[in-house]
Amino acid sequence: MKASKFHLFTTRETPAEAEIVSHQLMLRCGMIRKLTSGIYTWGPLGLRVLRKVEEIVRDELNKAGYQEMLMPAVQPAELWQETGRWKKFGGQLLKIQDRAGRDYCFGPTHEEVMTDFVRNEIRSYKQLPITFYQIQTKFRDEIRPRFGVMRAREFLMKDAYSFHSDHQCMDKTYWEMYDVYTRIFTRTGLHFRSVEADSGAIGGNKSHEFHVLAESGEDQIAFSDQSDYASNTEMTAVAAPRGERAAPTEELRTIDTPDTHTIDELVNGYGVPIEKTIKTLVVHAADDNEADFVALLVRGDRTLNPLKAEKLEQVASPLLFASDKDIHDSIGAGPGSLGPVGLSLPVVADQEVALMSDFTAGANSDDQHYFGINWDRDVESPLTADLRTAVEGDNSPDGKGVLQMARGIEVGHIFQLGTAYSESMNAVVLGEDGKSHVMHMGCYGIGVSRIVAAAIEQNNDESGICWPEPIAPFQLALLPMNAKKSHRVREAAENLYVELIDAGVDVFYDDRNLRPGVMFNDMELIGIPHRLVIGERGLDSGMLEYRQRKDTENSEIPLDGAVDAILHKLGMN
RNA sequence: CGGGGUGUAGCGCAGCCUGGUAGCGCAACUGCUUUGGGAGCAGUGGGUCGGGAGUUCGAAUCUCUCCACCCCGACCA
Repeated sequence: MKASKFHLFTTRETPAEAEIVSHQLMLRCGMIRKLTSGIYTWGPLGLRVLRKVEEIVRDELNKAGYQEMLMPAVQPAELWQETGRWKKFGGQLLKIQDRAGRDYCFGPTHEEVMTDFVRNEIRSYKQLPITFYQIQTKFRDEIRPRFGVMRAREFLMKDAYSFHSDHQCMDKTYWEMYDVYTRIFTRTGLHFRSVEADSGAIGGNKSHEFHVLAESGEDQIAFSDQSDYASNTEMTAVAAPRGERAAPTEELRTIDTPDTHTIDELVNGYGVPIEKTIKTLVVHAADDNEADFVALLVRGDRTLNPLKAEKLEQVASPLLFASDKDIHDSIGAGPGSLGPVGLSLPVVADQEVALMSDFTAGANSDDQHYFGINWDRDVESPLTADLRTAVEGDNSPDGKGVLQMARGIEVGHIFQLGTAYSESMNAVVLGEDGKSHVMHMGCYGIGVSRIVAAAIEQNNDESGICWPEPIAPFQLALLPMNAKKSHRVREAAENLYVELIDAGVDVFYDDRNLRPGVMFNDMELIGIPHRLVIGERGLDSGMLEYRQRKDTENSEIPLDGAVDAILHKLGMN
C-alpha cells in the first residue's frame, strides 16, 4: 500500500473525549471515528486490524470443524417472547418497529435465532453434535457506553453455538472450544488468561472467561501462584479457614460510641483491631423466606461478594440492600449500629466470622457497640457461608498455593447452556430410542472489536501503538528520506516496494514526500512492527536502516539481498 | 436511572462573570524556501457560538426550556 493512496489522518492532539489510552490512540491515528454515543465508524486503518483479528478467529474455528453462517441482525419479537427474554433482557435490548407496528429487536446475541434455525434443520441425533458460528455486528443499548470501542453499544462479535444430544457430549465440545480459544488468543500475540467465571444473564452452569491482561482492565482476576487455578474475582471461592475458634478472654460489655457508624470510626476511635470487628449488612430476603430481611456478617476489613450473597437461598436475587428506613423499622437502630447480638433477623455469617472471638459489633441501638462478643456464650453460633470477596494472599481454593491478582479485559466467554433455550423453544431431536430429546447447547462468544482496543491497552508506549505482529495493520513501513530530491532514493524505494509486494509482504510505502520526522512519528503512532529507511547516507555504502517498533536502535541491512533479509525478520522464510 | 460536567472552525481551547456584531494554537488550502525526528515566511478559506423561546435598541454572553456529548455508580463480548 502506498501512503499517497491510503487515507491516513493522524493528529498530534489528544481528543478530549477519550479517557483511556487505546481510545485516544485509535482516534489519533484515525482507526475509528465516533458517529454517536457508543457507535463507531471503522476507517481503513482500523478495519485492517479488525479483519486480521477476525481472520485468526475464523481460521481456528474452521480448522476445528465449526461452520460459519450469517444470521440476521434484526430479529422478530416472537422469538424473544418464546424464551421470555423480550422482557427479561431489559433496557439493553434495542427494540424497533416496522411500518406495520410489528416488534423487532436489533440482535444483542443470537441464541434465539440460532436455536430456531437448528430446531428446523436438525431432526436426528445422527446429525449431532454440530457447531455453527458467525461474525456479526451486535447491538446492546449499554447504560453507559465508554472507552470507545472497548465498551461500545454496536460492536463486532463472534458467536458460536453447539448442539448435542446429551450433557456429556456438550461438555466435550465445551472443552474443545476452550482449546480453540486458547489457540486463537495465543495467535493474536496477546498476553491472556482464562478464568472460571459466573455465567451471568445468559444462564447455564459451567463458564470460562478469557481475559487480555492489562492494567486498565475492568475485571479483576485471581490466580494461584502454584497451580492452574484462575477465576474472576467476582466469583472466586474463598477456602474455609483452618483452625479452631479461640476461647473467650474478654467479658461482653456495652460501650457508648457516639457518632461511630463505620468500621473506620470504630477502629480509629476505640483502638479496636479491624480483624476484631464485624460488619452487618442487611439485605432483602428471598420471597419464600419468613422474614423480610436477612443480615449478612463479614469481618470489618472484608468486602461482601454480591454474587455469592445472592446465590444464598435465604437472599433475594438480584441482591438488594435494605434502605435505612427498612433497617430502622425492623431493627430500631441505624445501619451503623448493627450486630448479631440480640438481632431479630435471620443471620448468615461469612465462614471466617464464625471463628472470631472477643470481637466488636453494633449493639442494635444507636450510638452503642458491644465489645468482647463471643459466639455461643453471648449469641448463638450463626449459619455460615462463603460470603466475602477473595483478596490477594488468600489460599487458593484448590488447596495449592496462594492467590495473586491481576487486571483483565474480558474478550471471550464460553458457556454451557444445557437445555435452557432448547427447552423453552422446543428444540428436539429424535434419539436412538425413537423418542424426542431436548438438545443440549453450548454458546461461545469473542468480542472481536474489543480485542483491537485490548491489544492497544496492552501494547503501547509514548509514541503510540506497538501492534503484535499477527494483528498489525501492516507488517513493514518503507520510508524513503527526501525522495523528492534524490533519484537514487526514490528509485531504490520504488524497486524495493515492488519486490516486497511480490514477496507477499504487507508493506506500507510512505511516498508522501514529507519531512522525515513526520513519517517516523506517523509510523510509530500507528504501530507498524518493522521499519525500513532508505536514505542517501545509507545508499552510499549500499545499506538500508532497519528497526523494530519496540527497539530504540537501528541496525543495517545490505540493499543487496534486502528482501530475503526482511522476509527472515518477518518470519516468512 | 441517579449524581457531576461540557457544548464557540476539522481538533484543542479562550471569550461569558461585567451584553456592543467572534478570537488563539494545531490542522486544511496557495506560493516560495526547507528536507534524517511533528519546518520557516507570506497569504487564503472555513463559524446556524448545540436547538428553540424570552429579556434587550442590541445576546456567544442574561433567563427559561429542550437536546447532545463526557465523567462517577449498577450491566456485559
